[in-house]
Amino acid sequence: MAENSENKAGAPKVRNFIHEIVENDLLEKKNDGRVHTRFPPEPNGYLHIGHAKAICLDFGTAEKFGGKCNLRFDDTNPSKEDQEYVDSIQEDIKWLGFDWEDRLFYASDFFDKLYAFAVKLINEGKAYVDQQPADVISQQRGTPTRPGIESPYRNRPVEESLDLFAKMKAGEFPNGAMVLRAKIDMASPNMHMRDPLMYRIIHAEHHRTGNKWCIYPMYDFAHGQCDFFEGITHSLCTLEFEIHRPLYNWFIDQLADSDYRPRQIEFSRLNLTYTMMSKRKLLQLVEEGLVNGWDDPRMPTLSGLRRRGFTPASIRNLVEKVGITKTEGTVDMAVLEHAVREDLNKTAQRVMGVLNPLKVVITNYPEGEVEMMEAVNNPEDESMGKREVPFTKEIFIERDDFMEDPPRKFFRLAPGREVRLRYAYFVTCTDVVKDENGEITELHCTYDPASRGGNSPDGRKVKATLHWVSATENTKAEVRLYDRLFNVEDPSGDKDKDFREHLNPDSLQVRPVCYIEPFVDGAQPLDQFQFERLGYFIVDKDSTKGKMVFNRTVTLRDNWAKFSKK
RNA sequence: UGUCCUGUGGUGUAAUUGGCAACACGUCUGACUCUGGAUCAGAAGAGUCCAGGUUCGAGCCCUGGCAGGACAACCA
Repeated sequence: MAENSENKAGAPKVRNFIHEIVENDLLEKKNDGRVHTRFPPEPNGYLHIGHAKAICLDFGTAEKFGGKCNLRFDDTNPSKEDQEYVDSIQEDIKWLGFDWEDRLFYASDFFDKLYAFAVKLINEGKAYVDQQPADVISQQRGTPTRPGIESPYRNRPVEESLDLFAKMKAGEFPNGAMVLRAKIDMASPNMHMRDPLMYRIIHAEHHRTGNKWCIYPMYDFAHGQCDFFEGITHSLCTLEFEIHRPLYNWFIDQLADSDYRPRQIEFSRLNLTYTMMSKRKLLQLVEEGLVNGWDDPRMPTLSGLRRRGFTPASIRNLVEKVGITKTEGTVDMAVLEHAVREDLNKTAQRVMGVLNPLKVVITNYPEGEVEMMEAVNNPEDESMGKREVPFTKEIFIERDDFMEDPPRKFFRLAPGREVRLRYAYFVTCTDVVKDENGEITELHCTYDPASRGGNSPDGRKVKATLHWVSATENTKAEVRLYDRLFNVEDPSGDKDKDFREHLNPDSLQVRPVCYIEPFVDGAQPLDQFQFERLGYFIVDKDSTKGKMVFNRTVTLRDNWAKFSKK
């Protein structure tokens, strides 16, 4: 949480340059003191964490100034959009914790109005139907440093454009035969002002309007006007639309009959290390089976992050921490990881689980005995209470917690060494049992009955506390360990290397047989736990009655791992 | 040889009307601890892209450079 808290009740803590602009607009009494924003996704893919930044900003800004925020689907291209995406987007926004109430819109709600506006522009001689092929129009557009040239149809009579536009709408032409263009300035230094396309012909069924239309407005012709129709006061968007702003303003100037104008303000998108936010590339990963769907826990999609165990609070905190600016940068994944740990540390039920089991026989412990040991559910939150963990003669410990020939600074179990089994007993390793290959198959230990609960009455100290699970009283589970999807910080930063070449082959590691204490029996998908000393884990939807599946969200901070790597 | 935007520790941000650069993550110490977690204490690390100028004083103002990004889809 940031320090610069505000005086106003309920206001978000940190201000940014956009909030300053909004504040000034309010001071100047613009738009009758209204603040109205919108989040305008295209339903052509799943939302990712970059969108979360926009969502938090859009809804957050409205909330901060007592305004409203709409959800509007920019569904102007039926060939790429789908109801599946409309549904997932709504689910993800709600999950993040935001609510558009009754203000759900679609660009397609405004198709009639946009058509009427287009006709008006034709009538005023500000738009015309061009019938040149796409490549010719493209060539005539020039380059950023060279002006374009005018289409031979640019000055055709208004009536002719009107007639052709009506015929386009009536379906008399095939895809690509004609387009409607705004008549602005082919020599403009801004490419977007060189008679941009307003409408194109697409004979395709639209997920909402069905077959009513076969001409669809371009995003640039629809977006700004939709903001206008919805009464949006502040249109927040990412940097790449900065150069479109003059065009949006041009259209609105032709449309507006008062002082009201949506004000577009651009900010930089969120980038994270070791992943990428390109919808196109994410779609490619999904379609080529390089990940297991949009909600693969390695994906930066909100559905993937959710399945991985990242909480809404952690994502909102990340967005809060990185701030809103116009500078492009890349946020270290470690910031997100820190944010989840911070959240989960306070809320996650603790439990013991062994992912890489090594059997330990406690030779002086009675055969067949089951003792229930009392364990704390969350040391950060006493109200979460306590539970009992079954202890038996044979248990599993983590293979990494034993070394036959330990280096300095390795505090865990070793031959002859005594350690604590968490919430149970002190045990001392007496024997190392190996198979014919020299692999350690089990350990023999003795326990000190006086140390029950985890402390010795003689005040004897041990250097390490190990987690453990009874070899007989446990729940078997599959655990999926995840690592970064890519092994370079910027997988799409390489000009001459495809981003897929940077995929981390070890990003998913499946441990089919792990042992978890019985407490987790009956846990449902999305239930979260801390496996003590290992990390945070979440129940996956692949779990069945017979077999639980856990995903590792993140490891705990691990100083030993850091040290031993050196 | 255009237009627009951006340039502050490793990373992301902050710095009221110009006043000796702050916070978070990360890194490194140490304390404490029945999680090598958490917590607590502390450290290192930038003189603000460069060069001039205005000023008692500039990250903030002016001038000129340099660097990076965006824009040439009938995508959004």
